[in-house]
Amino acid sequence: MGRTATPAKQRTPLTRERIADAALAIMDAEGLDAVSMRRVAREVGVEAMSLYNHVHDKEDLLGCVLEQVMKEFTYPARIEGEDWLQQGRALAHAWRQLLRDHPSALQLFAERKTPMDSVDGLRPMDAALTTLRSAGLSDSDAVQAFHAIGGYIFGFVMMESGRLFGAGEADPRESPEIPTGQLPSIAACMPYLAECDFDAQFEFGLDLMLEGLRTKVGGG
Amino acid sequence: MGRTATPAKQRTPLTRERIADAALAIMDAEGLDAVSMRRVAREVGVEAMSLYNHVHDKEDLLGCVLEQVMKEFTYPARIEGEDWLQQGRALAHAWRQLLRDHPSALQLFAERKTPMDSVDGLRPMDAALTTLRSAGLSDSDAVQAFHAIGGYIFGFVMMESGRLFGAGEADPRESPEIPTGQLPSIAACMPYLAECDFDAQFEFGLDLMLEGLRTKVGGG
DNA sequence: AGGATATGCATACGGCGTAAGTGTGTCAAC
DNA sequence: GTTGACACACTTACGCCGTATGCATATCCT
Repeated sequence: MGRTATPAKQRTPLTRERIADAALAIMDAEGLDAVSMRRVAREVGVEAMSLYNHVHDKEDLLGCVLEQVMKEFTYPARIEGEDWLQQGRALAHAWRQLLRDHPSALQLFAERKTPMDSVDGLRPMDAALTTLRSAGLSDSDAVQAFHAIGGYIFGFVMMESGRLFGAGEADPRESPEIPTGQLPSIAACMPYLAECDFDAQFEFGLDLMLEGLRTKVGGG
Repeated sequence: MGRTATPAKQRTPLTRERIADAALAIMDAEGLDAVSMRRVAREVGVEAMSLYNHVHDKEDLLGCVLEQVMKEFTYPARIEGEDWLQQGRALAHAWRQLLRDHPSALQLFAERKTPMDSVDGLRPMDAALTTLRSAGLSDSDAVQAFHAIGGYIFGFVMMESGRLFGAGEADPRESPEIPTGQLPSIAACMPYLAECDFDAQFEFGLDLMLEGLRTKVGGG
């Protein structure tokens, strides 16, 4: 036990966190499909099977990645005299930003079967509920509002990331693949589908939600 | 060549649609992960590579599956004297129902990179836009509302299917895995998170959207 | 010093998507 | 009827994947 002073690590012991960081980097850079045990192992300079000393299986690893993502959630500064409506808006923007910073996170959410069980992973959800309750909503209403607004945020980002419908086309003339003949409304709306301002649209829907919530709840 | 009267098919020629149906059946029964070229081939009584005579690759096959799902969209009956608000609600329910009938469809949406380009696949989207425009919304507003409400529907179903947060737990005492100590609001709301009535909550959020839309648009 | 434990490595299995090449059943024209 | 073309199904093979199993080594406790 003597010279355990400098003993520490030449091997740099390889932690869950180091693994999760590497996996997250791969996911952000090359997409979720590129995240394989072998690939992550290579990234941390190790053989694939060595990862299993730290994560139970791939599902577990992806859980760590998601947790890592959630840790990045940046809580909006609570401004003096700000009402809960502004707080809610800020929180919603923070969520959207997080999901856009990690475009594969949505796919990750969609693929996972186990929901989430770590403190770090759940803290942003707790923050949202806290804000809603501070607005005067009952616990039951807070949950309701959380599902409504949370659902909206996730769905909207899914939509704007182009995964739901081809709204991201640069220009109608460049996407003539779509047979507008039998789809009159799509044809008519095509210019707006093509060039829409997602920032404004996100705000639009969010307002619908928040304003509706305010009248329903009678807060101010 | 003579008796080509009854010649038709002993081989039953294997079409895109037969393949798509088989794949969809597998997906519904065993999840998206179970849908592999080999598995689908086995289902239609053929070798894996034979599928490539009908679909370009797996992405193409999954596109067919999604198209097949969209074909099942049941357009709500247009009731005499019904206002667009009721129509919109009915349409939203039809969407939610479709997504719940095929629980893996969301994952499929999330995984696909190419948006969708078939008439059948886009028709439900066209129906939604048509209803919104018939409510008096401008084409631009219709797109905006579509993104807002459509996003909400997808996100909410994602939420209720338990993929986002562990809201589907049967009973708080059976999910003590969640460390409520540092998550006060989650702890407080846990009973409602556990036993919430998703049908009512869907309606709640949908009303927020539709009512907000009505006041914003001045329709009635 | 010596044993326990933690950790990394090598090998192997079955499944995946699909590129490339090999039949074989169907039909048109002769 | 024979022949040639062609569409279609099959076979084989490659390099990925997740991970079970077994072994080697480095570290720590006594």
